[in-house]
Amino acid sequence: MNSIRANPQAGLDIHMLDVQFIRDNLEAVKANCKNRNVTADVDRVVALDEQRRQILQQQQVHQHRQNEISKLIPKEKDKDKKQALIQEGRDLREKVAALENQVKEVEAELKTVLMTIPNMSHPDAPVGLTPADNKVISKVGEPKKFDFKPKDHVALAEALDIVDFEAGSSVAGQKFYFLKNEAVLLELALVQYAFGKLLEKGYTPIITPDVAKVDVLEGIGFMPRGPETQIYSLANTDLCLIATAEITLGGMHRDRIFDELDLPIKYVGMSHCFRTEAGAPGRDTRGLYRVHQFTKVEMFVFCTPDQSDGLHQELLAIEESIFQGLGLPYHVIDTCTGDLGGPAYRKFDIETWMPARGEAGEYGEVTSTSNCTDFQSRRLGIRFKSTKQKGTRFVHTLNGTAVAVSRALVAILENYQQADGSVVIPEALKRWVGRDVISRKGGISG
RNA sequence: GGAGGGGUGGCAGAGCGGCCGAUUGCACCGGUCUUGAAAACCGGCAAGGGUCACACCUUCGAGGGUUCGAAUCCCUCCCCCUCCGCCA
Repeated sequence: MNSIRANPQAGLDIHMLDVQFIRDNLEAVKANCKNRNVTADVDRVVALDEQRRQILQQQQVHQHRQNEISKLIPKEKDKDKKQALIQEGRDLREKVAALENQVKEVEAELKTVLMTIPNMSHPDAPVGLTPADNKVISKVGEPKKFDFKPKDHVALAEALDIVDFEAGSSVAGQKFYFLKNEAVLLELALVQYAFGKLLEKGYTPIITPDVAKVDVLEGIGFMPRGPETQIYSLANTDLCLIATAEITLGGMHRDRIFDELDLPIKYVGMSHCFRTEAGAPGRDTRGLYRVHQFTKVEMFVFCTPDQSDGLHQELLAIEESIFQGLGLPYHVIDTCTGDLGGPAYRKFDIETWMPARGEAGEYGEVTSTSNCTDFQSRRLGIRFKSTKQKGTRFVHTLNGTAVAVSRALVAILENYQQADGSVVIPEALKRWVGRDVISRKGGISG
């Protein structure tokens, strides 16, 4: 078909969900949009694709003739005939150019519509439209009973002088903060702890850039240009601050063709994460739970289609082992279709108990792991080649939080607090923090 | 920041207006030979679209231009390398 455009290298590829797949599974795609609470004009995709193919076909006919002519010309001895051929070639050039413009227009619209269509959903993902339909699939540990009224992490942190929210908002604005004293050590400890766990599992450690180009963001499934974007853009560049290392880790191998034998490729990467939190006004306004910047250790996997379900379970198991190691009670949620977000085929969240959240404690999200199947790889042009099969196929990508530091801090401070306002350091982190307890008098040098 | 040199198939590396989607080497796959292996020899081997299969179309960093025709010429941008300067 195509000219120029469907080449993944060109960065213009229009596959979000595979158009062919949409054509072949029209009803399923529509049903999926409904389940996901997404309004998308799926029929329009088919219509536009039809148009596009037609134009392309016409264009091909002309191109074919063009190629013929340019081969004939050097052989043609007769002057008049030669002139005639050259003239025909000129005409064809214009026709092809005109058709190409049409294709561009159609494809631009197609891409816009395609962008709104979410990934398909795992057959076992609970169907439902709101977070209320999320399903708790396992629960580990019991919420701790306190014989005093537990304070929230903000009160604890301020009294212990380990987080400075006021300075944060003064320097950078609301929802920014300074970590101080033991909170700094805790962040470093959490990072060390997470990397340690993942290294044991054979993941390759990475520290990624904290910025990425717009088309990488879009490839991963973020929409930096949207009105409700979560993404900070850097003025006068095509760069954005990343919202997660998923973006940079996923983008790391764009336009790459792997050998099947090299898969799966497993990374554990650290980055800072920046989120505007647009569309979440008034929610979780206090403290570290919802902030504009935090540090996160993220897992990311490239694999073959038949590996992805298994690896999704692996990522979840690792996340669980991390939070078990921290001694925090949690449950696991199988996210319902309506709450999946665009790229995910299935998503599990870990929510740990946060004793001071809500009225009398609530579970709060601390990790999230998604199987994005080929949704991201298709946009980023990440394929693999197998010796058994001709051609290439798109890899599957998965991501999962190892530790999102700010939220882990919330959980640790609130769960490990004592009646006197001091906080015990989780056993697993003591070797890096270098002390057992954070107490009010415990200055950093103490 | 200054001065040069480059970006071609998995890698290396030719080509510098039509005979080039691309010489060749390595790697890889299949075969012959061998008890087996190595070597040697023969054959295959970029991707995407399209087709039952062919045909056919597109792609030589990206975008634009010149031309009947561009990997090859012109413009813009990106990336990489070398030398000098500066710096955590």
